[in-house]
Amino acid sequence: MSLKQDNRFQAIIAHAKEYGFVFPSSEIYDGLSAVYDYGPYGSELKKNIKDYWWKSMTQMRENIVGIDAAIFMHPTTWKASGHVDNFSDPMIDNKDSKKRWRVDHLIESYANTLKEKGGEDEKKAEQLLATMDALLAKDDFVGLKNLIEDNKIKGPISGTTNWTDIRQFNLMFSTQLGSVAGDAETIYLRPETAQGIFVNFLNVQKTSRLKIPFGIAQIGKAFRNEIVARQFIFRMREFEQMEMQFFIRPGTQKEWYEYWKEERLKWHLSLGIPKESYRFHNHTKLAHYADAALDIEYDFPFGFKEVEGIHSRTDFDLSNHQKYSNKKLTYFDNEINQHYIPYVIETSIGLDRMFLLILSYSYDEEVINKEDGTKDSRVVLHIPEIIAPIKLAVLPLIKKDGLPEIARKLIDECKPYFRCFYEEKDTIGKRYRRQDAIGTPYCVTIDHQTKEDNTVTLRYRDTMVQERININAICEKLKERFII
RNA sequence: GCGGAAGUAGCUCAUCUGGUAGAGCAUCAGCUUCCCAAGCUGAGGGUGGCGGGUUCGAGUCCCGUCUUCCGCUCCA
Repeated sequence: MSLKQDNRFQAIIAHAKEYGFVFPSSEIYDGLSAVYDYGPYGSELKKNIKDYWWKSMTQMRENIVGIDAAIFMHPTTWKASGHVDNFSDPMIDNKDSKKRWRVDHLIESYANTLKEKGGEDEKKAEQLLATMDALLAKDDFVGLKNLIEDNKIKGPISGTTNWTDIRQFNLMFSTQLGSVAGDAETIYLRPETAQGIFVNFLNVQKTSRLKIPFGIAQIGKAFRNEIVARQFIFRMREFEQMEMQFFIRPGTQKEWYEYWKEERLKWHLSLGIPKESYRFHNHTKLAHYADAALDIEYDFPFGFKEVEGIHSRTDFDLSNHQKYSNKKLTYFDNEINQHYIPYVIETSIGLDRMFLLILSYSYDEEVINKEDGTKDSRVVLHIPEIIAPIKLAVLPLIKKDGLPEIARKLIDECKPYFRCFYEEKDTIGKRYRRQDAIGTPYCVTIDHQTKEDNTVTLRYRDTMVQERININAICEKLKERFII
């Protein structure tokens, strides 16, 4: 990361706090690590991003419907999804290299080196793995550590056997359901929203009378106990996902995967963000549920990073839920006269990451050449106007002579359609700058001439160009532009 | 989680080797009546991240802790 990019990221974080977009959570108590709150303009922007996504995925498509599932789910859900088995791994740290390893990976790689030697060592390796599996099944961490020490397994980096104790890291947050301590059942805060869709698959399909291919969309919070959560709102422990699971006939997953890959990129580009800022990253190492997966990456100030994932999830989730629940989760396809468990293509975008993407894209420190030859500067957020927190600021040039009254009247006319802002304090230039800093795309200034001929100045955020137009045309002209 | 750095007003920072905390900007009120920040007057705002220790006395020295940033690690 270059110094310049680093500074830019710091500036964006500071700007987000100063102008009421994002605050550290519980800040008066020193904050809570990797948890953030959205302020007045932030919550407005976040809501607009949600609406923009929701409309494009549901309202604009006949075959996708939405749901809003609970964060708490039956504990067996997470056994079926693979989260319990795959994401609660015992880990061990090498004190010299300061590197952390998954215990099973460490022992397996040692066993592999033994196997390559052949002969006696090959047998020893198999025995080692068998012992390891037995210990893992019992969660016997002391036994596992002894196993590592007895075999003198070395850290691949340091080459030493100076190990910490083995500790369990679980990605899922747990809590107790039921107020009576003894009867309480451990349940988890969902680590992804997808499972709420899968367990409701038949409910939704039947009540909405949907035919494959169809999709179910959902926006909601998910929780992951990341070992290291950092980079502002990019990786948080509590975050919000916008995802859609698209149910298809088995065997058609390749074409639908390609379809959604392109559709989702189009959505990003529709906000006016340049194509060069995006790239696809194909996964070579696939997750336990996927047969193909890619990330849509954005060029953040700290490099290209994932903002959205497209995953071909096969029938992994529905099959497993069928297995664990003993409920049939098949679909009858009239066209081919067959029952089957549908395959799934998932599109999953991090709402908070999208928010950060918009800030990163929008934030700009401009130098302006003034008419008198001197230089000036401004900080401006070029937020795509359709998702801007405030759409229009109405500013009386001075706060008397009846100008405020005219301004209020214009706001009353516009506010049913889009968010407006009124301000009469400070010089007009200063007020323009404040609106630039929160990304307001349009400002209208009421002056004395307004009283004579009903015209006002309409000022554009990005170009700073001003034009004189009739006050009665403002609302009509703008409201069309802000329909999400 | 490990290592490094930092934490003083909303923001940016100052306070020489320990001696009762200061500026600019911002905010608010008033004046000015202005079409692209930085005009005038006044006001509010800090138990120096938090806790403990050393000292007659700690923002300043020591320990702990929390948070943030950087590097490593993790990221279905």
